[in-house]
Amino acid sequence: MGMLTTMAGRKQFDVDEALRRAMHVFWRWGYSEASIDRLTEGTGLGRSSLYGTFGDKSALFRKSLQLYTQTYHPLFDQALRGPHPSPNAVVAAFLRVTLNRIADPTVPDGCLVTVSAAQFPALDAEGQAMVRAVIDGLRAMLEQALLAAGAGEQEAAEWALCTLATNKSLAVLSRAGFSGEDLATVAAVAARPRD
Amino acid sequence: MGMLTTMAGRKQFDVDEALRRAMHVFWRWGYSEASIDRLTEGTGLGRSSLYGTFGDKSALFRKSLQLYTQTYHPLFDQALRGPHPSPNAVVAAFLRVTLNRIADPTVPDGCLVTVSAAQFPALDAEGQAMVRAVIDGLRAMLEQALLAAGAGEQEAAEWALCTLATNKSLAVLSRAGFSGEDLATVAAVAARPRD
DNA sequence: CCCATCTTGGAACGATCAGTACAAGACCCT
DNA sequence: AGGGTCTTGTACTGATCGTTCCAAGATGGG
Repeated sequence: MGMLTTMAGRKQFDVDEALRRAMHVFWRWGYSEASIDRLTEGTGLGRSSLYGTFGDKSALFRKSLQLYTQTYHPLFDQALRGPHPSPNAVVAAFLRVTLNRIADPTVPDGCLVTVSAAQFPALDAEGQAMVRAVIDGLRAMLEQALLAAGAGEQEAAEWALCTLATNKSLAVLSRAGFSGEDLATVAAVAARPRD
Repeated sequence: MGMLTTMAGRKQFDVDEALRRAMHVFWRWGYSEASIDRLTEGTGLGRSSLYGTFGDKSALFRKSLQLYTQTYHPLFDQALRGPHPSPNAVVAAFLRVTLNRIADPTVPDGCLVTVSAAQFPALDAEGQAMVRAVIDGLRAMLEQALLAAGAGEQEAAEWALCTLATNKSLAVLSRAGFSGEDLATVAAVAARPRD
């Protein structure tokens, strides 16, 4: 009884690709400046299709952020998986992924999470919670990888936090127009042995 | 003939204080979300007074950014002036000013420059140039102080960049709701001796 | 073939956006 | 006292905001 109908799928577009493009709009412009007009233009969808498929702007943002983590967390995960000879190697591998993403010319400057975090008051409660959750998730991934690489408990916590901080700073500096060379320097120094 | 009249100053408000409040609105909300309504509410001024005194929104933003540097650059300058026994002490002193500003409850989270940098595409050309100039200015101040504290040329350049990066990361993490303790940890690790 | 379902473009909604016009009132100078 | 200048609140502009509505077209099942 219709329950197993083939969903009558006659959408004129690829949902995943449209979401990917919407993600790029939020990424480039930030939540406030990502108007529905920019989103329709960026995705190629009409307003009806956009709303009908993804819901309102807040929901679309959350789905974009989810796609962002689905896209990049595996890369971070692979880089962190190791095995790494030292905690410094973990930091270096993590930041290498960040630098690669920033160097990707097919993608906006900075990082969707950082741009959203900087615009925190512009997000509704659900958006804020999700951004915060993504950041906390990255922090936990880092901490675990650092522990696995032989770092002490406190060291792991500290370095995870600082590596996360470096990640955020790379995004901001990238947005402000700093050169890839400068960004690489920041990453290299952050991954340098200390203590 | 009026040329030397006393300017007939009967403004109903303190221009400096109004600008300070406008700066806080941009600081808290970012350029996009700092609507004229929020600015009038935040300053207590009517639209006419706001436009008559400061010009349009872009000009008001630039004047707010100028006030920001006039307010905080002296603090950075004093902290950097030293004399410092080592480059690490320079970094520590600089970040202490940043932490103090973030800990100030009378002021929004993060940092106006960082929030603006993250929103770069939302700014017009003049705003972008000014943000970039402020950042470059801070970087130069840091580099000079590091040189004065005995750092080599390359070291000074590297550490200036990385300290600037830490400054930006503290602002982003603060905006995302990280605790003052976490921020202090980031600053402490950044100021730790290395190499 | 026909009806139910889904999708789509486009028009329209009220709200808010940045910015302006204007008249009324307050002040200074002569 | 009176005229010119400055300031201020209010109302208004056209544009854009996010969102909804609706009719027309496309599709698949019975």
